[in-house]
Amino acid sequence: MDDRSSPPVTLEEVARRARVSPSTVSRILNGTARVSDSKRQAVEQAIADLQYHPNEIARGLALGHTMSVGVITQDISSAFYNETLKGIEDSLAEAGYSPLFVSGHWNATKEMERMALLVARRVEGVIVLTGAIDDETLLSYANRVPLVITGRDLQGPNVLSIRLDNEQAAFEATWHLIQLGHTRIAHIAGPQEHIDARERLEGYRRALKKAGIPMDDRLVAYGDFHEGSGLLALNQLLATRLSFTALFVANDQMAYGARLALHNKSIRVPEDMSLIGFDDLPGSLYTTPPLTTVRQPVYDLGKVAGEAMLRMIAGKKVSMPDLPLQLIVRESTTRKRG
Amino acid sequence: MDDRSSPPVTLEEVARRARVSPSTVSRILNGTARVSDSKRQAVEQAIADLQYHPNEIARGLALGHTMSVGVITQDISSAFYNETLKGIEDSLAEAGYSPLFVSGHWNATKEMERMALLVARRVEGVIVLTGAIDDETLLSYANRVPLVITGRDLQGPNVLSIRLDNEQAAFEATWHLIQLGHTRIAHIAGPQEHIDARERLEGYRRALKKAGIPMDDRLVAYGDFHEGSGLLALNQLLATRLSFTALFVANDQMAYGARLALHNKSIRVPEDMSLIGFDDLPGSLYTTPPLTTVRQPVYDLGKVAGEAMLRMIAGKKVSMPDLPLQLIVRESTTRKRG
DNA sequence: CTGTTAGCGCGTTCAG
DNA sequence: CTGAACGCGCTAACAG
Repeated sequence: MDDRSSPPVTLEEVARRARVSPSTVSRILNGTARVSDSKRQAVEQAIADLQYHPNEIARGLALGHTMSVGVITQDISSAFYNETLKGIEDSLAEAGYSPLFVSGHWNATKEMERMALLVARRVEGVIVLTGAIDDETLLSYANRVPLVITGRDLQGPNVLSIRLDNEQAAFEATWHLIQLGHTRIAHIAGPQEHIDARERLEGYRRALKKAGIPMDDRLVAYGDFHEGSGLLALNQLLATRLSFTALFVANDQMAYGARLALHNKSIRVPEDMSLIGFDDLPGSLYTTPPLTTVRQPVYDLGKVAGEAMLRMIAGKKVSMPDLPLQLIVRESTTRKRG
Repeated sequence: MDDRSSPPVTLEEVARRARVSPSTVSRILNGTARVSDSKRQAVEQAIADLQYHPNEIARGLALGHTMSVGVITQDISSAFYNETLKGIEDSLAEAGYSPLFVSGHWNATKEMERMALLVARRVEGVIVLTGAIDDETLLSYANRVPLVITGRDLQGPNVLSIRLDNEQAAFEATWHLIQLGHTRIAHIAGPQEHIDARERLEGYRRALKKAGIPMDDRLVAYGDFHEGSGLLALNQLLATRLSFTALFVANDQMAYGARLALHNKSIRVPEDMSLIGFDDLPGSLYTTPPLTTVRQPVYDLGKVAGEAMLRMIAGKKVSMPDLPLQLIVRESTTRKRG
């Protein structure tokens, strides 16, 4: 008795058992044509007896499609994009499509390999979540498969870029602090090679300008979007000995780090320091205190990306959807004291 | 000029362009046999000209394999399993395999559908991350494909269960609190239909028993492993008006909720209350204060699951690996005060 | 060394 | 209605 799994049942075996031709089995499976009740019964019986499951791969080969779309994410374990992956999975599932997730690990070379793998597996489209590949290469891939890409503005045939208005949202976040009476507002910015990070810094600048608050570059520190860098950046800010009563951080993860640094220095949030993040990660509702932040429509982003991809595959027109960012005011921000 | 992507180049087209037979192209692609340099050059030139990428799907059909393994996760956006997914991806990638991730959404019916989809796509094995499907059904699937399953103890041919010793780790966590001098220790348990949750409660009980501390059922509240339920559970515990100075929570997410509830009641951590979680999610290093918790080897779990699957596919023997849980002492626990 | 033939599992003509 | 024959893209066995 062998432990290994038995070889899959084929359509032909079903046909033999039901004493009909393979075509008849196929027709019943796909409802392609009318079949007499007697044969149908025999076939259904055989399918049940044999526990037959059609081979979707072979089916796809014959039909010329794979019912799958590739998704390049930088890190499948990223807290930020997980909800997006779910949105993609959900929208694709409705049309019988499956996502093929691969991680680029923030590495252009690796990302190219992954892209090649996806193309080799004949995915019908590729969704790129903030890739590291350069625009030109990406554009050339668009000749082979339709592309939906987030986090950058890429124009071209067979390509749809989905962007969110980070600048405006950062403006609103900063403006919120200003309206609470804060005038000394620091910023922990993200890595500047990242367009989102640049735009958030820009929104911060615009809000200060509109309020007539002079921009002080010493109140801007830089991080890499991870918690540790937020902690470090806050310590740098504190080391300048400049006073500030509010802090806008370019993403929630760095805000967590900054919040811990404040805690270590016994600076209270929000009493001594108002803190605002960006992203609204699931955990931000349960930080102490709950974090005021900008909600990114991460799930919808995935949903929309998946739906757009489906339309592109079907050869339909697609247009850039409007995905609003939203300021979520919780308890880490408060009116300036004294 | 059409916007759509052009149809993929086939091996046959390459052969025609290089004026050789398809087999020769195939041989060059796979290094199956020696080919004269002249033909090789011609073929390589044709491949470059046409930008040919072999169709892995068709290749798999001919070869009888798909180079893919299915992974059933309950929620692809779960903070807990993401690192595991990464571990699976990494180990599989080394052998040229790709994971096909699907979400079961904690729903047995949906999970069965997903399993069927994976089988239809002819994955060569399935890794089930804490599934909702019943044991019997799972065992029957093992006849078709090798299974690696976590979070439950299932014996059978073609099946490997990977379990972690939750009971022992929970014992150690509780014991740590006892050694710090705490005697009134509450517990927020997870959903009891979940074997991990039951084992953690059991470990808590054993530690109390060993220390000669009488078990008080009123000091045990129950949650659903999510943040909100942790917050609620803590409020319930407080409502009993029983005093306790330490709290062991069955997972980090509920610990976050409990921590917020404590903050809302101005109960300080760790001065007034020692808090310990379970899982060591990435965020636990940056809570205020950083959370003492039990580290689950989530990445290694995925790595090990992937490697075991590869061995099963190759028909080799596999054995249950030893994956230790580890208590990580940070700042949310401290010695009991006067 | 290399071309021809057959076949992977299934869908789809095309005749009956 | 239904079966035979052919093709999807590629590899393998078989002759040269």
